[in-house]
Amino acid sequence: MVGGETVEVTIDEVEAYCGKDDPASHAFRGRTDRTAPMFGQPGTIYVYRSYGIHWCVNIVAGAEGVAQAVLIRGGLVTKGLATAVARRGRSDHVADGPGKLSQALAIDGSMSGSEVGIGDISLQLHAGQPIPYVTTPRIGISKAKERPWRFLTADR
DNA sequence: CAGCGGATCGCCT
DNA sequence: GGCGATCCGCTGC
Repeated sequence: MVGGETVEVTIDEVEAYCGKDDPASHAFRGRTDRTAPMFGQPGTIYVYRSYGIHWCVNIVAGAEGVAQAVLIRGGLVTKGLATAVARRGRSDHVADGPGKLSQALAIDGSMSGSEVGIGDISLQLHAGQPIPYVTTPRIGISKAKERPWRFLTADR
């Protein structure tokens, strides 16, 4: 991990995962040690490892015990670009994917279960202006493919 | 207790 | 556009 100034991104792509009603959700089969943060209160961070290599970040959005969360899939770096580039090891494709965004923000599994805005290495969320967006099916899943629960900015 | 599939990425063609 | 890397949790034997 590479330290440095605060990195800020404007999120432009997310997906919704809806607990027990959603076969594609890690929480679908109930609570395990790994998925316990998904069942926490809103604002809880759930980080999982993907393909044995990457870290992916979710923010719990539903009530405690419900396990509804938002996967942060991509964003544009608006501050701390040099730090983000150093962490990524390249100057392009800095945060345009869930694993890439996590690496740019120096988020890893040790943050799973903590809460937004709390901790030495904290993840802050700020509301932005409403913007046009489109919905599509979610990416890379094999179950519940028909649900249009991927949300991304319209201007791309 | 072993096998397998995955909410991905980067490099090669 | 296609494929190999890489490892952990869950499922099934």
